[in-house]
Amino acid sequence: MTVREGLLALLHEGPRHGYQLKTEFEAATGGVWPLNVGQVYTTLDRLERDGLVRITGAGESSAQKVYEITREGTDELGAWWEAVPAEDPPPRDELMLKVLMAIEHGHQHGLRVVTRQRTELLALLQRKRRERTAAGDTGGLAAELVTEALMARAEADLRWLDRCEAVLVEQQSNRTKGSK
Amino acid sequence: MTVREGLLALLHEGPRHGYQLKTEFEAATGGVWPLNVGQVYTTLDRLERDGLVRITGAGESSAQKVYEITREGTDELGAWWEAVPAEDPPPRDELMLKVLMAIEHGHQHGLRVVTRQRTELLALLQRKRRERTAAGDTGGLAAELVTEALMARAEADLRWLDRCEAVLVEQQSNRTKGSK
DNA sequence: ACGGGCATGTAACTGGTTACATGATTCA
DNA sequence: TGAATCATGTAACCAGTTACATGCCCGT
Repeated sequence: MTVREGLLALLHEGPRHGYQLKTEFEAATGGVWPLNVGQVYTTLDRLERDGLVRITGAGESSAQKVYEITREGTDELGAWWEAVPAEDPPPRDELMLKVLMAIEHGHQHGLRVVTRQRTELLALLQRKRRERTAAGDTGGLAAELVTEALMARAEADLRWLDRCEAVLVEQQSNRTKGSK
Repeated sequence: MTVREGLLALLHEGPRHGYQLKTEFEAATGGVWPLNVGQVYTTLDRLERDGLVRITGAGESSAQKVYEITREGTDELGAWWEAVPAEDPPPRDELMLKVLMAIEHGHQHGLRVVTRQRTELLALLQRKRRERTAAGDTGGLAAELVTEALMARAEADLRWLDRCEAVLVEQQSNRTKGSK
């Protein structure tokens, strides 16, 4: 999802102005995508340039531009909803990449990177668990779903890290055997 | 992980030239990061500009520049290994973002996006399972670990999608009740 | 001789990020 | 009055992506 697509989706609900879009975008993404306001305006410029949104000159109080989605915008948005985002190549993930690199090219750092990553994930899991039992509704639906996604992911990643560690220790024992 | 960091890690194993780095980078990332060769060279330029690598003028056959990591390069690489990549804000994920947006702002598209995403993930899972039982070793360690990471993720994501669907149908029933 | 893979590069573009400048409105 | 928030914008930068141009070397 690009900012562009996100803004289109929001504008599909009705005319909005830039600042409003910023806050709604952040709410909609459950806080995982904090957005610099400036970017909203530049993106809106591009959208306007491409004819996907237009400014409704609806006699405004002051310097407040209101944008609405055009027919073409709706079409592009529709196409985006329909599209299935082709996992080829698969989405890159920082954790995965770094651990991969550490295992085969990290030398003495390999194990440390893995265990540190695990500690981090465990901490995150605990934090989220506490958050969820304590809060309940704070932050809205999106934020709640994000928390759940993050937790599910973290658990999967933890299992994977265990696997990686196993590979690492096997690697080391092989190296020791090989050098005897 | 940036290309920059990846290249540093590879160069830490010893001097390399650009083309070689490309292939090794792709192998190291288990194929999840296909790299345009050009980018290797531009990145090497920047690394050289920043003094993290240097060209070993070691009397070469022809137009083949060989790069080696410098002291500063090793330092930066070390710092990267030590760093724990601060999940704040959490890594953005296309699947998560799109589903989130679809649920709250997708109108009639919401359910379709979720189910389509699930079909896609199930297909991926099956494909990977087949790959793994059939292949065994093809593609190297990195590729194997990537497959496992992808499968673990996919399973987690599937569970999350179920949760999302539940939210969606609840949402709809509420809307129906509300409009009676 | 020529086609394919090895090898090096450049130019242009895209999307995201930061930092900054400006002014209006609101409310304590 | 003065600070916070709302609101709009610009400039510069960074990293990644694509497309392209060039030439060498090796095997058929």
